Amino acid sequence: MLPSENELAEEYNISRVTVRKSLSLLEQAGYIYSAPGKGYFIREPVTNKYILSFNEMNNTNGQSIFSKLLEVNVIPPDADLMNELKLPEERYVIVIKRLFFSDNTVVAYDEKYMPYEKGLPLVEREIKCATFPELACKNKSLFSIKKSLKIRSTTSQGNISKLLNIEDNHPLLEIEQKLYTADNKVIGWSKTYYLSEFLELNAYWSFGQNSYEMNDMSE
Amino acid sequence: MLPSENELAEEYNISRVTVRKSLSLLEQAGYIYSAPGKGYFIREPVTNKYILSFNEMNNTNGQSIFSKLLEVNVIPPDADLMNELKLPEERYVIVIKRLFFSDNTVVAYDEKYMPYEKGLPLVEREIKCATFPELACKNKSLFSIKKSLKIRSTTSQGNISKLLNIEDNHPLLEIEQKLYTADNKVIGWSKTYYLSEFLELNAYWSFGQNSYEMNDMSE
DNA sequence: TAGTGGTCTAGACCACAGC
DNA sequence: CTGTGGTCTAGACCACTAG
Repeated sequence: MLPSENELAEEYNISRVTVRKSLSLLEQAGYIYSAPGKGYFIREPVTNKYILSFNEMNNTNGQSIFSKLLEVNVIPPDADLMNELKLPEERYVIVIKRLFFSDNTVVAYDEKYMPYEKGLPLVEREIKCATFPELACKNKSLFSIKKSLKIRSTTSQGNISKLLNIEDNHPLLEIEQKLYTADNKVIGWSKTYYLSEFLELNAYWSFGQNSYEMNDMSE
Repeated sequence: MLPSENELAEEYNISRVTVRKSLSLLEQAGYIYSAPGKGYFIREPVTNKYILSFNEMNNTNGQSIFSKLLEVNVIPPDADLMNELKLPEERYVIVIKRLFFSDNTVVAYDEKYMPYEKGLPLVEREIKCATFPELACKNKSLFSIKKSLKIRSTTSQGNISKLLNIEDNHPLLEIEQKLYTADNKVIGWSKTYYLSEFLELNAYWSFGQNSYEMNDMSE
């Protein structure tokens, strides 16, 4: 679909290396892709992938969040928890329950679960300020983990209403986080419930800053 | 912080071009960055940017959504709309209101606004199946637009409850979309309200597939 | 001034598509 | 078999940084 590297090099009187450099820039930006042995082809824009900003300990405006520990425990997991953490056997699990504050008002409630391992931090002041990856990765490199989010809308009921000091049926943004090692072992699971008026997530898409790489590239 | 290109080339007995290729791979993956005239430095992991999947006309499971037009109109904008669309003067605005169905049940309500331009589609069957960028970009290239999302949790009230055929106080995922041209002119604004049980957004983060590029790279 | 990364050249060999 | 992209080499010159 595009002229070959050699043709381009000849047409513009530049070396093939330079042509390749230019094409690779276009490829990185998502405009084209190469098929070895065939040639270069243009790529249709991907319109369903966005860059999402999210930081557990910062809201969208960048204000810091302070946390108050409600509970830290080591418990035997129930069936549900064993399933979420994909525990092969019945291993102990660390529970951390926290409230998040911004400007001295409650803005979120947070529950985290991690398979118990020696060396994981259980010291209050460490837990208070650490982000989820830091908590679960005491011995591992931050470079080697993966993380997934699920984002839902829900409403406050019963216990959560009380903890967040709001009426029932108040809208909440529920963010479920899962941490994985490089070999897909679950090392952490958490749910955070944000007051809807406190957290609004932002995402954006624009070409050339896109995540075209992670698409099946059917021709 | 890292050995220079020449040092690496000598150490491994490979050409400098090959060293540069390797380093550029690490740079693309977000592990290092280069400072011209100085050298290469390692980059701290960015943990607050995710890849979000979202498609107005598909839910997270990939099921297609069918839409039913409630209203298509050309109206003079009110103050709020002029502000959102950043209209310099009082230009007419296209309104499209739709209901989304999946498996014959209502799953979302959608409102879209676009500054009126000649050539924009106002034909029912075109509107029904088109995505937002397609609607607003009749004359422009999909390559040249930008798009931002805001994601909130809210609850159904009054009119929206009726349209969605649910009780008041039902949790909804509200997604606000804005479309821009390359020079930041607003060409579309929309709000979609999804039943919370229908839409759950997914995002993920893993190193090397990350969006490190779009960070201020303070040293 | 010496060293760094950024850019470019003119070759070479390979695995792979497609005829 | 020829042409494609993928990989690699051994040079060259430039702009920039830092002592």
